[in-house]
Amino acid sequence: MEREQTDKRKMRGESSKSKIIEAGKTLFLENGYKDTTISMISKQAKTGYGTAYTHFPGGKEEIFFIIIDEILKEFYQIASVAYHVNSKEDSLILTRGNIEMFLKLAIKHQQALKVFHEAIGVSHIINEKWEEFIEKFIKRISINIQQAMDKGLTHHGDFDPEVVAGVLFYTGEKYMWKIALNKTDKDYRTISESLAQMYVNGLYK
Amino acid sequence: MEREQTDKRKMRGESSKSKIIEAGKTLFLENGYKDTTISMISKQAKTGYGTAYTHFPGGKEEIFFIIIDEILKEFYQIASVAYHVNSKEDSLILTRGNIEMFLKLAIKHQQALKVFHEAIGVSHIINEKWEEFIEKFIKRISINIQQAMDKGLTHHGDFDPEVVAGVLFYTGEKYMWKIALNKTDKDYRTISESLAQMYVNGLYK
DNA sequence: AAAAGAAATTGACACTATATCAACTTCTTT
DNA sequence: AAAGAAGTTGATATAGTGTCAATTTCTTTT
Repeated sequence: MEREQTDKRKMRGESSKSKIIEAGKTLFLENGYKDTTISMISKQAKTGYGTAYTHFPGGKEEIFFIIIDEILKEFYQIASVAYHVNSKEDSLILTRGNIEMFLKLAIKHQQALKVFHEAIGVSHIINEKWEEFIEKFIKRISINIQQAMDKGLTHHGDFDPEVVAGVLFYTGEKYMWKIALNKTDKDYRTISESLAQMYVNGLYK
Repeated sequence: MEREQTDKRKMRGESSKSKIIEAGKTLFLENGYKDTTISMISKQAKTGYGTAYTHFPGGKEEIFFIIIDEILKEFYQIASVAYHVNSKEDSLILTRGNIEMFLKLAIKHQQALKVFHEAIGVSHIINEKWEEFIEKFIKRISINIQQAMDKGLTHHGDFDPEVVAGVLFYTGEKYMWKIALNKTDKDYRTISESLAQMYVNGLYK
């Protein structure tokens, strides 16, 4: 029969599921990735140990995956805005603005990113998720580079658009992690300014 | 008494130690970091399980640390060569050359770097070792940037030398890992050329 | 050269975490 | 109300780490 809304078993299942996710959110932020165990999550969620595995067969990885996904969506929005560049000056303003947005998000989600960083090192699946994310960004930047090249705005020479995009993204990424891990005391504006200038002067003539 | 050369106990100890390191070298390369266990190493080295811990109290981390240290020494040599830059053209040649050396080493030690990358994600101590390595490089590059700025060779604007150095190093680092992990099919020359041009055009006027 | 002591080896053990599963409870359908 | 499906549960198998008391091997002391 079709009574999706009122099937008590399904509802109980959903309830357990979200209790586990909520417990995960709390505990991962508190203790990091490695030091949070299924046993701790189950306890905090007040569900049995095995319940975590029936809802999340991938165990810890899968639970964390779902939690971090929410945060990554915010970052994706930066990459999803299309824009066109008509001059070097345009590019400087846009590039600097994008880096600033990116680093501001890093500050906002510092704690979560710290745990994410740990998880990337440990879990293959989480690592892949981040790689996909990077690829999307690199592709996005590469398009703009190609446009600038087509318009004759760039230096002459043998530029590989992906490597050029890498200069911007990978440096920005590294500073994102530095912010998350509290490994820099530089202001996000200092970083954005220097990086944007290097990128724009590097590419545009 | 002072007979360091002929103390049989010490010699036996040294022998065990190097048998364990040798076994580690083989097994880490074969199976990666996580999937190599102390138990496997001890077996291959034909020593008892506990022996590994008497010689390397830090366990797997310490064993791997010693193994990777040898390889890192080769990389350090690139950073240890001092040079002075007098023009943009100079800089392009030197920068490109250094990136090429760096990436060639990555190709040479591809397999070991792959395992190293895994270990960095898992082990705090190994990670710190890599961070120290990075810092040394960044400092080295920053000195040259400062020199170029003092000589009035660079663009005007608010450059943070460390961020500028980061543009060069972090992008290079990322491609080093890509090579190690077989995640790029770009030629090392393509990468060096594009990155060197971006860096030099970005910084020098 | 025998006894005492120091160095190195060893595998059993305690510990911790993961993933699985058979028994169980709760709810739905026949 | 019987059958069956969905979800829960903790005991269990498994696998790795790090520790330690017992043991062997070699050196120093008496």
